[in-house]
Amino acid sequence: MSKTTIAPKRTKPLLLTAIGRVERETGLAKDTLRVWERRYGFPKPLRDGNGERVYPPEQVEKLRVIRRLMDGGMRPGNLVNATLAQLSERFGALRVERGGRSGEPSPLLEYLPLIRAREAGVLQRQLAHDLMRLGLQRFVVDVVAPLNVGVGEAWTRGELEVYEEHLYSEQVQPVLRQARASAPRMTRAPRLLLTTLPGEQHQIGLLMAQACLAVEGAECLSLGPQTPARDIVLAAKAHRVDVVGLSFSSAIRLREARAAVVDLRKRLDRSIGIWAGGGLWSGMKEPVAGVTMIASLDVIPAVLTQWREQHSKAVYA
Amino acid sequence: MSKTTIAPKRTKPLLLTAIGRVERETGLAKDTLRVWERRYGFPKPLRDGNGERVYPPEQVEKLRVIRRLMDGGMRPGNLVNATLAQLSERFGALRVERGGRSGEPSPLLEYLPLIRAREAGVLQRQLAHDLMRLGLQRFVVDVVAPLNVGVGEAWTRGELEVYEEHLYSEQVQPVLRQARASAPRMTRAPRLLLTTLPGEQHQIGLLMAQACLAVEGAECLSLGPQTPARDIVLAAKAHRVDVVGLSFSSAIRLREARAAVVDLRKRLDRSIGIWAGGGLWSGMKEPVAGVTMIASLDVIPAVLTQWREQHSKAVYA
DNA sequence: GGAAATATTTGTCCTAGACAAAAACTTTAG
DNA sequence: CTAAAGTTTTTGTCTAGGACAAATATTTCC
Repeated sequence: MSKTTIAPKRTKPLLLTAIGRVERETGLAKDTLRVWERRYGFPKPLRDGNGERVYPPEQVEKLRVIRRLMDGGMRPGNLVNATLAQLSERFGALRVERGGRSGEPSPLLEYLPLIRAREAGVLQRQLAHDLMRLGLQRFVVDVVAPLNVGVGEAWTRGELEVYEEHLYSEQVQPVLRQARASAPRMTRAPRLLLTTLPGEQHQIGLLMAQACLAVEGAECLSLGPQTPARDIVLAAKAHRVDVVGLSFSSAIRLREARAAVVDLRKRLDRSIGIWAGGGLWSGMKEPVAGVTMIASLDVIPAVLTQWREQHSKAVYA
Repeated sequence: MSKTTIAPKRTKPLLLTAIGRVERETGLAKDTLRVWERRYGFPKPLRDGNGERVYPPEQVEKLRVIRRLMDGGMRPGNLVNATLAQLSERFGALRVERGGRSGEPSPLLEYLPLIRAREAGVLQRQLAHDLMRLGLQRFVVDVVAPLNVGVGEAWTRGELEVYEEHLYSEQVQPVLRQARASAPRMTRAPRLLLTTLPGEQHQIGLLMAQACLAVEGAECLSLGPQTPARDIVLAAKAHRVDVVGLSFSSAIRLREARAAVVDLRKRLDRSIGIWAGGGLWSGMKEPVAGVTMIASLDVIPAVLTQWREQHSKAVYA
């Protein structure tokens, strides 16, 4: 029978989280959690009857925030021993660092509160209205493009949650789809397969990229995050795409990401392009041969133009 | 300087895979890989200069197949020491076990080869053709519904790859969407948020469910796999859904899945339903309070009907 | 045949040490 | 004052074998 007749279970109603679950909820590996505990003294989980770590919710929440800040380029050493309040301030630091761009374009100020207030209906109506008012061309250039960049940055600063990004993306896409359907397509646009490699959990980059690309008339097919290289290769062939687009947050180790991309480039038919995007590549020096690096959403239109040029050349040649 | 001047790197061109990468590619935890090696003698990775495990591609492939069979309910002990050829036979065993249903409905025989041949164009035309020929009602009942079930089962038997499911889903959805747009909506259908919990990587269940639900006119919003409970709660509120749909393959431990669902039920507003589907629940005895268990795709229509009844009641009450 | 008791299989967790890649900092040279 | 080169610190991932409880299979008993 069990060792303790009166089980110590009733004290708290299942609010404690085992290490495996914490790993999945925060994206921090078990090894990392243990080594932080050893080195920094945080997190400091309780222990259950079997001596196994059990994390109270505050610590999980703090871990989540830390993870978020690390996605913005910060390192854990300075973060783990700060209070939650201090951590919030750090988001501000991020804002100052990155927000150095000259005068914010207007649409962000107008739309961001709508997204944050989760006003899906109002948001969509506003978008549709601006589309009518400005016409497709100017709507895309003046509203959607800066909005994409702005939303991406807002997420980095901790001002938006993942689900809010989803909300935004869900509202923008149908507006664009409809607008595009009514306008005749001018130029050939590539067909893209979008996904992330295993280990990269962040979909936000994908959503943003998809919105940007839709603006430009490219056809996107998203497999969701974490597709193994093998499946990417198979899917790219099956769906007959022109380009495989991969998103990388800063959360992954640069070296490993490089290796993975190089590996994929080897396995994938040369006629299929690879576009690797995301914050990870901004500091990148030597590019990978045969792979287009996209350091920021801003440059997507340029990359597309380039693709069109090269591709039309190939057709006529 | 490095220990070996002439590095042993050139022998094979980067085809070897470190344990972390194998974990991500196969979905088998590092601990599991190590303990299998200790117990069963497989996998038996090579070692690099630092004594770290390096897996040759054949072993990774075999691990992938084993994982796949385990999703079908088999246990690793008997699988690890079989050859790849023998493992293939096991898929046949799975077929016999599960395929006990009486006479296969016809559409599967017709469509499956198309899916396997990756004939996206032909597939879509065939679907559109059958839609015209049969009308929406019969098309859904006679073609799409059995096809969904059949495709799901085919995957379990190892006859389809994940990307082929994606291909199928991509072709079916627009046909249905278009058909539905032209027909006036008869009854109120729920708005669903579809995802899997962290740890459950398999999207296939989601894709299948989405196709089934689309047939019935339900509005689906998929967040992709592995959404933390916290984000599910937030997203459900933000998108104002009626029901959160979760998919579970057999790959997860039943107990943990139960706990996770119970936890989610606690955190989520009671007015929002939870539907938990997937092979995991088929053997389930005691249901979770406040959660609808969906053991098979077949029953989705019934569940929807039930939802409609209950919901209309609630409105009039 | 079915329920209860026993046995086997299996995944996850534990500890604590090691090491290499990346980042930050310091020095040197132009 | 900038840029390259060298040094130190930070950080994540890997290693080993032992332990244990949950899940599943097998036997025993009625």
